[in-house]
Amino acid sequence: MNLKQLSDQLGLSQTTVSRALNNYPEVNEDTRERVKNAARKHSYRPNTRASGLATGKSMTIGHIIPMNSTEVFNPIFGEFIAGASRAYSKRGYELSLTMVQEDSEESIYREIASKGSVDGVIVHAPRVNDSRIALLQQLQLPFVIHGRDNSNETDYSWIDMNNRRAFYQATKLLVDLGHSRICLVNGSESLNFAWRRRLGYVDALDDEGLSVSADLMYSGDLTEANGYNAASDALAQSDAPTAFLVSSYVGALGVRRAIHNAGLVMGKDISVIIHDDELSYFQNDGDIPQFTATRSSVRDAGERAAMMLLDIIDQPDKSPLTELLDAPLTIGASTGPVKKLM
Amino acid sequence: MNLKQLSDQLGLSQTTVSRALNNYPEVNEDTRERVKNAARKHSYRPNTRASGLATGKSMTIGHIIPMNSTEVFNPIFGEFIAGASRAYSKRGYELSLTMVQEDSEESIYREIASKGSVDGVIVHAPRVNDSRIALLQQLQLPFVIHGRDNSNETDYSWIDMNNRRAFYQATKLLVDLGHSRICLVNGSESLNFAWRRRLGYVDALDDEGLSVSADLMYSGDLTEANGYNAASDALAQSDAPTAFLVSSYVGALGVRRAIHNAGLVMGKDISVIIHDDELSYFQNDGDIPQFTATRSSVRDAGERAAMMLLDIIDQPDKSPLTELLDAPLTIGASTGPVKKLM
DNA sequence: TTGTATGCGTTATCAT
DNA sequence: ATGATAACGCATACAA
Repeated sequence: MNLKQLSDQLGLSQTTVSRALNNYPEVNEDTRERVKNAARKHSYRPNTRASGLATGKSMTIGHIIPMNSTEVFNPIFGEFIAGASRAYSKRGYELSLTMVQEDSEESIYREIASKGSVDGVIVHAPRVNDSRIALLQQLQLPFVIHGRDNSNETDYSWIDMNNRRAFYQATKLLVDLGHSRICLVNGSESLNFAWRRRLGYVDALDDEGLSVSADLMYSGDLTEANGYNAASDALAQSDAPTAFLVSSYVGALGVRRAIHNAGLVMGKDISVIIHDDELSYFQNDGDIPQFTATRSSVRDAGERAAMMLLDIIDQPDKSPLTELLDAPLTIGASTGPVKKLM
Repeated sequence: MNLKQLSDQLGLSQTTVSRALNNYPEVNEDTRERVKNAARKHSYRPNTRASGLATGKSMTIGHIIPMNSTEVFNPIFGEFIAGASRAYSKRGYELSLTMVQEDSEESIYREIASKGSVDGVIVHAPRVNDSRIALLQQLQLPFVIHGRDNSNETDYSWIDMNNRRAFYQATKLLVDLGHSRICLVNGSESLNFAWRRRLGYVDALDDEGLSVSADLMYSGDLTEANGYNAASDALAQSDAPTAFLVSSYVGALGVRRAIHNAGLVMGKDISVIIHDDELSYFQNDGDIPQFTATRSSVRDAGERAAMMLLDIIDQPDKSPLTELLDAPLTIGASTGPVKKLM
């Protein structure tokens, strides 16, 4: 059923039917009722492509997910998108998902822009000095970044959590508990969020007068296996760490396994603080959360990012918009004072 | 840059330019070269909505992800989609993602069908007696199901793994190792895959002459927390199980935690077999995998499902297509003979 | 308050 | 081998 058929049946012009359905004020209320009932009855929906062509809008937002060379799909993306899609369904938008190898990203963005299949994009996983920002500005495609660039935070729109502050505070807590050998298990530090977290960690150690040791800093995909390998390696060192700071829950599961394997008890022999993105499959809550953690809901971030982008599309003059989310530190069962004389 | 502008610049008609770009055979090769070069130079891409309107195809596949009432986003979906998107990018399709509350699924499918924004859909997470199959058939929307219905497997297209066989074999292995109290930690059994797995488990116990105890069957979202709770509960029973059969790696991480907490050693005191979907964040491989597992790559399934759907769209007469994937049992470190006299 | 006519950017049909 | 023109289904400027 299309507009012509519907209007023929009603004995009205396509124009009137279109106006009635789109809530134009000049339509007679009785007519509008008739039209809406008929539309409902035949479950008529305007053809997306036709209305898009007529209006110049696609009512679609693109999410471009970078796949790194290790072909790992980060569950964070799924959770973020689950949040974003809430915003889209509220406001009548659709979501177009593209996964892309990092080396062909630029051409994908160019293609998306010239095809006109989306009204805007969400940029995931910004790197340190990310070239996509300049590209998107040049392409005139509205965008919001989940994260920030490191050099420049003012002339584009982003939503980010306060990575540096979170890891500064987490490190400081561990130091206050008496730990001086603190191992950082971080994400890939070519990514901006991980770079910021390391900054917070290093700054805190500096401020507390503790030395920063390259032996105690690991980075890579935050998989369970990598967490395990990093922690196993660290614990085998002659001057092993007494605490871990881990950039994700999933990575921390591997760290926890390594601690168990070494015959140690987490929260007693070894302290662990994680950053908790509040993934729905890995809830770290309850009266006493399993892990002491800095927490920030990535699903919530997704919803906010999406709303921000839709606002920018509606009112381009208001951009750039930015939002910095806090990640408060909550105490769980995985931290305690350092054990002397290990 | 649109077709008119491009053809004006070239001094050709829109028709010829369009034909050249779409590889129509009647175009002079020199002309085609000129056109393609110009298109590349201006990075011209046909407007998606316009070409879609003209051809009647959207070159887009819809993925409708059901969100259950607990608002949990299963990482499996992300991994499956990562596989599917490989197929789409190879064949020039885009992916439209919709997350939907289970109670409003029917209206979403109807809306998608009438809007004509996709050429076909992938159905995720089929339930026992899933009403979506009949609905989609009625709507005439091409579809492939990741999984199957229980009653009828012949008049629609699906790709599934052999859930029943996998869990039958896993159960049998545990029995062969001497276990008789085997606890099943399953996904929500309103979902078809979990229902089939339970069938395999029950059948194997029956065939081995062992009793099936309701106390040893847990089901729910396969989160870490639920795995932990189920296993903790089971281990606290007076006649506690000596083995667990867990429907996912993530759930098994919770089971592993419960085993540790009970002061037991996995693979020695307690045996565990999991189903491993080979999620990229949770690799269970290496010389001796951490878990004994039935394995089947869900990313691979995603790619195959997508290809199957595109084939069906191209050649509707060939449908229905079906594919049953095997999930071989591979031995890891988490299983061993039952300990006597616990 | 409703209707007519035009345009959105392609592809497809029919001509030459 | 190329071009003029219609058609896809809708929204909207202009007319009544």
